[in-house]
Amino acid sequence: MTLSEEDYIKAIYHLGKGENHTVSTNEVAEKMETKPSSVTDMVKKLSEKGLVNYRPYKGVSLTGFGQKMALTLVRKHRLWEVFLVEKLDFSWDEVHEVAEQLEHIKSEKLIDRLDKHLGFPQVDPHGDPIPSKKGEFKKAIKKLLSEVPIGVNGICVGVKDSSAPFLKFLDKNNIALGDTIAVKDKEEFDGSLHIQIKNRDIHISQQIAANLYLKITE
Amino acid sequence: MTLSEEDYIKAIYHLGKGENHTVSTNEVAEKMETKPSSVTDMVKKLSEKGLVNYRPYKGVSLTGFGQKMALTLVRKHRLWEVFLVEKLDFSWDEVHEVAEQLEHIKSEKLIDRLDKHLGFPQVDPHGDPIPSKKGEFKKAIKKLLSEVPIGVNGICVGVKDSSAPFLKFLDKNNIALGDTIAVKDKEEFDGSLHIQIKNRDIHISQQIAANLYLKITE
DNA sequence: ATAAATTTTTAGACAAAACTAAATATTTGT
DNA sequence: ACAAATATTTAGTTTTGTCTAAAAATTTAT
Repeated sequence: MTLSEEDYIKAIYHLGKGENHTVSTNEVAEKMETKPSSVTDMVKKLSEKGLVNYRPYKGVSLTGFGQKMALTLVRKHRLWEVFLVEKLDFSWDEVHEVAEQLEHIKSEKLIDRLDKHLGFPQVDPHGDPIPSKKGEFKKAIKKLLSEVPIGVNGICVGVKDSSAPFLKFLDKNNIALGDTIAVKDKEEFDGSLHIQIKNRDIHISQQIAANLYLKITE
Repeated sequence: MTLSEEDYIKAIYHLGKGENHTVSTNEVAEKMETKPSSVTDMVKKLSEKGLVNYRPYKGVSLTGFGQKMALTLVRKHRLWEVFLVEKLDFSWDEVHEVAEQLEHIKSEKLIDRLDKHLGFPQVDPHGDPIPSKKGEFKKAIKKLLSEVPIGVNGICVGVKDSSAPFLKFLDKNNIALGDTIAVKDKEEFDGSLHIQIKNRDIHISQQIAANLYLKITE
């Protein structure tokens, strides 16, 4: 697999939402910032190699083999992201570009050892699950914190209300994107939540919880 | 800098022994396992980019800029080697190939952070010095353990006598290539040495010491 | 249902990095 | 010093991945 081939496989995988939908030439071109004609060329090549199913004018999807490949790439990408954040103190929003390069390094041993070194993490810094060596993983879903059941934890990935007062509140309470949040308890009375974040237990209103998105793995 | 360009720069650097000797097209071709004509092509390109000095039929050497580039690559390569050995438990002889890939990753921040994460190591697992960010470093030299002065430490990189009895001795005493050895004291009487290796203090004869190569940075 | 708009593919070209074969320099041996 | 041997370069191709422009298929809108 060349670097370029790997990038196409990954793009097709992500466009297919991990569900292996058929995607169009144009979609791939846009994602990869290249021209549709280039995609046609590459997709033919990948088809010959047995990595994708391609029917002219009808779009492209991954074969079983292609999916396996894509999952390996996703695994590598996410493990490197964990490494960058956990070991090298990168922030959650600056890891993507570097991981994009690191994921192409070819060494099975390297990835196995990295996985071990990191303590076999289940999710990356964005809350997305890391496929196992065999390619198995649970899907991640995005939910409002107010919708998350007690006992579940996830990673803060976004806000619904991005007004200054709300962001200020988050800042004041030291809640940031990328933080892991665990739902400890819910008050029946007002729907307020007791959550754990960065080893602190705090109590937030239902209103706050209804404006924070968590990514959780089911 | 493309991947390929980087490989050429590194090859020219290593062939020049870090002293920036002029090297021939054929030498580069052999080192890179490519054809001399390919080298000519690339060397012209590198010359236009100001990375090498090239005179047809006369050979090629690095410019100041090219040297800077080469040292950055060497720095990256050796830092990754340390990472692989120290953090991922690779053995000293299996790191080269992977480091060869990792050295091409482009991110200054990554290397700075890696350096810090590793505790700013001075030498790689083979005892070769790691250039500083500015490209400064001390040269490494290979010496017989028996020739190393008291107080100096180095890395075991080879044996002079590779007979079975000698290797067996090393094995029994848990001395392996890649180990760091510090010379603690010398007996005037028989030239035997008190050395520290893997946090153990041991006493070895002059004969043993005269058959072990250490790499030390002066 | 058909014309217009859009998407996708084909054909032909280009740049990077390599190769082969032939031509040209340089070095070596007598 | 000159012929032979060796080293290096030049010229012309190849492969990979990209591009543009034109052609063909599909979808959409009336």
